[in-house]
Amino acid sequence: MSESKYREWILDTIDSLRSRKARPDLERICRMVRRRHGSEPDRTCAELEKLIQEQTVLKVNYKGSISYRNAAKVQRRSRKKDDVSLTTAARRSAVEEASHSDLSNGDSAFGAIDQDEEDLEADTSMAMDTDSNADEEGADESRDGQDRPSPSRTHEDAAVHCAPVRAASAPCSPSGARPGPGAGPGCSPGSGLDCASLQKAGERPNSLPSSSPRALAHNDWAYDPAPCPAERQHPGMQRDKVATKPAVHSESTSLCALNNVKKEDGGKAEDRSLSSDQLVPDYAARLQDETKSLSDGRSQTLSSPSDNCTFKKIDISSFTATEDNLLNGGKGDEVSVKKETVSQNLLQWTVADVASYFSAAGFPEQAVAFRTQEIDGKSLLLMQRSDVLTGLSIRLGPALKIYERHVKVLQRTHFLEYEDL
DNA sequence: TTGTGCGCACGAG
DNA sequence: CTCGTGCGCACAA
Repeated sequence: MSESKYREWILDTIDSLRSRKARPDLERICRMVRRRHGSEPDRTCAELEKLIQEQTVLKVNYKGSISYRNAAKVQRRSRKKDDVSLTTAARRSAVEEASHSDLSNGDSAFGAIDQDEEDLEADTSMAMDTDSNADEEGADESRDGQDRPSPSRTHEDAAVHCAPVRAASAPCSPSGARPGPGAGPGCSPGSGLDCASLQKAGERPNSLPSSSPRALAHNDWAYDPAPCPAERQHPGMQRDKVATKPAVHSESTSLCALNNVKKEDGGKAEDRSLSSDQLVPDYAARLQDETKSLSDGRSQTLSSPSDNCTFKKIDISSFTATEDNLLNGGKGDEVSVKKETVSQNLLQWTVADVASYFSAAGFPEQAVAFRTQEIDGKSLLLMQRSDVLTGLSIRLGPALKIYERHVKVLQRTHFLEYEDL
């Protein structure tokens, strides 16, 4: 309930700020929500993060600062969809492209990709964008920011995420300025978010040259992908994870590492793809990366021991599978491979998981509808064609795609699994 | 003080 | 050129 309410509030706020020609940054959003609805900034931030995960809200790095966009309204002229389309974008094309492109267009937003120049400015900010994690951290910031609204807070997002990093890899010189304000008090240690950042922080230094702005970007990337989603996904895990996270670290880290490595190695090729997609939801991004990198034994690799990790990985694998199908025109086989994981997880999927899934699959707007209708994994299994086409009040086109490519496939794989069992 | 309106410059396409 | 964005300023409550 509250979630949908917050979604509304936040989206309204973003729209309002935009119409007012004010930058929809964390600080302003939190403030306005508080003013209008009396919601605490912390909560607002938390909700905002969720929305970002769902891609209902897009976090963008624009002109060196972080902005938030109403994904449903972002429909700019698609930039280089073509390029993107090659990768994942293709499928999302219809609905998401807009959003993605937006982000990417956002200009610097995903600069991370473009790193070349943006890095300078972006380093901090960039990082923010890219990393969905940033969002989480952003939350941290937000908290801070909320507590003490400072003009520079905006940057802090970046800072937030950087904060830890900086500690380790100090260098964020360009951003350095920003960090100062945000860094100190900003991060409220102890919060779940922090954990994420901490992990990242720890990881980054090792894998990347901390000094270069790029490093930051990479790091960000690194993290977002694996850790965040998993964490977020877990029901109720968000802040409680603290304890859990540690365990996860190892694996998530590994995943991150993989991503990083590839990115670095793959270098430009991937960057490009990413760039176009940067906006893409974390998942999507990861998926791509993973798809590429793990193309061989995704599920296997993914399905590893640690609980959290397993969960996360599974999700990813399932996503990947879906994506593959879409991209390739649907290869039943691949799906079958992942069936197990999918089916198992499906029952455990929360409303947020479902929404995240569809967001990642290229249907951010429709994901909102799933969330609104409180469709969790079990509900998803019970959905019929008519439910998807008419019960969610979503447009027919996307609805058909969602049902045929996702709902149906998930149900089929799930039930097939059960038959086997 | 805080919220709002908007002219204007910027950058992308 | 158009369009999205948001800074910076003036104004209102």
